[in-house]
Amino acid sequence: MQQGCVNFVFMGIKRKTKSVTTVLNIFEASHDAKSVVSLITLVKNEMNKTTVYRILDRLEQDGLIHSFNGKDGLKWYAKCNGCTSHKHFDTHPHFQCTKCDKVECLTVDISIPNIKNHNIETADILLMGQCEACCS
Amino acid sequence: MQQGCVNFVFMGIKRKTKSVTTVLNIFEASHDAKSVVSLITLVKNEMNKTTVYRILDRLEQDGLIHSFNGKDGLKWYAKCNGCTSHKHFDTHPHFQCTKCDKVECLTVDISIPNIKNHNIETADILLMGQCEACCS
DNA sequence: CTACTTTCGCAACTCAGTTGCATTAATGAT
DNA sequence: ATCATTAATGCAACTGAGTTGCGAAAGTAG
Ligand SMILES: [Mn+2]
Ligand SMILES: [Mn+2]
Ligand SMILES: [Zn+2]
Ligand SMILES: [Zn+2]
Repeated sequence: MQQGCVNFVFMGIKRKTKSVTTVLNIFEASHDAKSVVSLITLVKNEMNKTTVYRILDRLEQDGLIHSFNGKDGLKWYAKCNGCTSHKHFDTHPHFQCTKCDKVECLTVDISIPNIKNHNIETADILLMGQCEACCS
Repeated sequence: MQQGCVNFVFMGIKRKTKSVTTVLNIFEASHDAKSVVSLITLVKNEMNKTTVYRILDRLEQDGLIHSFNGKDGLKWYAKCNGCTSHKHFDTHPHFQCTKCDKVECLTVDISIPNIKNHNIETADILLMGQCEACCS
């Protein structure tokens, strides 16, 4: 018979393992985005890097976190601020600090013009500059 | 005594080699962006992949081409349409087709709002959807 | 507790991009 | 045209992010 986790009734996470809890707690603790590389380092004593990649995949499938590419092309994940699994701002812009590399989800809305003869579906927008801490 | 190429008096390209000419001709032939991977395949009988990477680096230093990351995080290069080394639209958005993967430089201007307590310097914008050929 | 099946660890792999070094070739000077 | 200088190239080895296959471990329903 088909099994399912009480908390996550979607398609990704089916069992609430210790590793899943650890990763989720990290995203709850601060809403800043995290690169996969930094996450792997952060939990290297608790789980294997393959496990990290697989958990992030499943959490994203369930809409609990979302992913995007940082300025170097590396993959980042974040639990976005105002979004829930019910009301999800599909494409919000991100900001990456050029000094400290910190990445934030932005709640601003950037309007995309129509492009002649093109059907635009989504937009990946990464703003770069100095974050609050690095501004002063 | 310091040497310098007649055509490129910047800091990147100093000698107009056969390989440099080959790569430049590809960018002249069509203004669509090219991924490094596809360029390497395209010229694999004429030069080594290391040479491709190095030539692209130098051409970008000279402002003859520009680079950005495609939707998979891979590096793409293009000779932009309206830009010259004198008048360069530093940050224009790009479009990548989700069906055929083709990438185009866009000339539209997307206005970036101010972000409180942040100093925005540049924006990487990648629009995705169907290109003209794939729309119909 | 048991049986079922998801998840994990590990090792090996893929692939984009880089580096060091010996060799080749473009260029200015003669 | 030839030479000397040094930029540019080829090659092989490497790095680092991300993936895959498989046997072992651990959630969960009953
Ligand atoms: Mn976000
Ligand atoms: Mn462009
Ligand atoms: Zn910062
Ligand atoms: Zn297309």
